[in-house]
Amino acid sequence: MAQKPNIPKGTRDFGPLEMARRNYIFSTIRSVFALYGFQQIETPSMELMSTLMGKYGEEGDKLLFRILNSGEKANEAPEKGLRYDLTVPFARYIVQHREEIAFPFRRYQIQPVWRADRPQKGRYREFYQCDVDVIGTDSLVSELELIQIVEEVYKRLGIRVCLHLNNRKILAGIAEFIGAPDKIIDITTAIDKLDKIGLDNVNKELSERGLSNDAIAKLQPILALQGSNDEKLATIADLLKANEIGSKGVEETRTVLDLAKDQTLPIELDLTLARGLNYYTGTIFEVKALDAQIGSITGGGRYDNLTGIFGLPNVSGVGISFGADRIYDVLTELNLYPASMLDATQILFAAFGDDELRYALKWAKQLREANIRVEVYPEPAKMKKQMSYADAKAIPFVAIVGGNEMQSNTVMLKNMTTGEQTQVTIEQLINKL
RNA sequence: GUGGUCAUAGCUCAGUUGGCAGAGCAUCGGAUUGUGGUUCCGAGUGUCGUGGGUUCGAGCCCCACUCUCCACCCCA
Repeated sequence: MAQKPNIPKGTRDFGPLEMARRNYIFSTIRSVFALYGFQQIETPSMELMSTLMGKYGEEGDKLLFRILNSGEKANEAPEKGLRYDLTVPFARYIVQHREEIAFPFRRYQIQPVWRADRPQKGRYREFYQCDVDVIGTDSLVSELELIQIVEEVYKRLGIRVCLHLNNRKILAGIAEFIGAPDKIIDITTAIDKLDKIGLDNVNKELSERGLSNDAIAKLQPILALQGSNDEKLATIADLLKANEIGSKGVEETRTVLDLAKDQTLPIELDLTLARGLNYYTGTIFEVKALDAQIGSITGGGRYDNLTGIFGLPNVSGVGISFGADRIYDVLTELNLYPASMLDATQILFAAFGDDELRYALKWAKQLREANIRVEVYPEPAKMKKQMSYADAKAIPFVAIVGGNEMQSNTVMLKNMTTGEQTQVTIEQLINKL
């Protein structure tokens, strides 16, 4: 008895329609990346555990897929694991290949990543990221370019988005300001939930995480910040003016906003934006679709010392990652796919007999040389069956070949939309298509 | 990792207090031997997620596992 086929939890098959749509997303993103001079690389699906561990925080380590060698037991520390994102393997790549790279290095990378998370909507165990990073410069022009890329990609895809911007140095400054510099991770993950769970619950969580009432009280004016980006920035600048790192963050953010002032993309300074990944040190951003509720569809930030752990200190980088699978879900939900995406067959040859089939194959060859997408029905089946096939695949034209057509060196061209048909020569056919 | 939820034909789903396994769509054949999408007629389809238990009898009740979806956690 055949076993019932299935695939592992949190993974998916992609059929022809899904692949056409996914390729549309990938090629849109790829072509924008190329406009800014980014070049593609790939890295292996698996990395050494020593490369992966400790880079994503405690939670991240738990979500790593481990690869066991044969005979290895699950409780032993495995040598290899599947990559969790593309940024850490990229940092490893940089350090390993530093002699071959001209800095600042601009690379993009479109590959799947794996997380042993519990799946739910918009959340998979295998999904694609489209990462674009500049490494080897601390110029905030790189931030601007990434913002421009975000704007252009979503303009081309037709998705309305808002970019949320913050800076880890501001968050660090806030932590120092309220007298709890060592609690920065606790503070950021708690305030990140502000719009989700509300102010009271955030304060409660901060308290549970060990912040003093005094510290929580000092945080309130920051949580309550309202107004335009400039107003928020002015307020936070004033609060943190005596704080060195906070003021640096404010200054960086001011510069980024100023550089980006001509962009049409809505940019919102969001001091509650934290982002979990521990390696960010400066600008952080996250992009949300305005017309769909699926969480963030793009995110990233600046990391000053990611390569340091691999032995190459003082190399600053900044990058973002487009979540292709979530973009797919947004495009599907909003029905934003262009009609011409499929590279569908333009014409099907339907033959009545074996001689007609050979005749059709000759015609098909010539049409393909004229760059027309052609299918020949591979057997002289009943006309009804051949027509049904064309219909099911939404092929717009059928060329019917019978004895009469062969004698006159023509085919009967049927327009499947209007139903009209005319007898045409090959020149006429090529012109029509 | 915690809590909940779901699983029946290729797909979407009905299925009575526990008593022969159902519908629509899709597929296939025919009405129509040179014409699809519309119409009419006919046909096939199931380890009822998997394994155990209760019962004379289980799609239905009980237990375990797997998968789906959802909320946490976290994240693209």
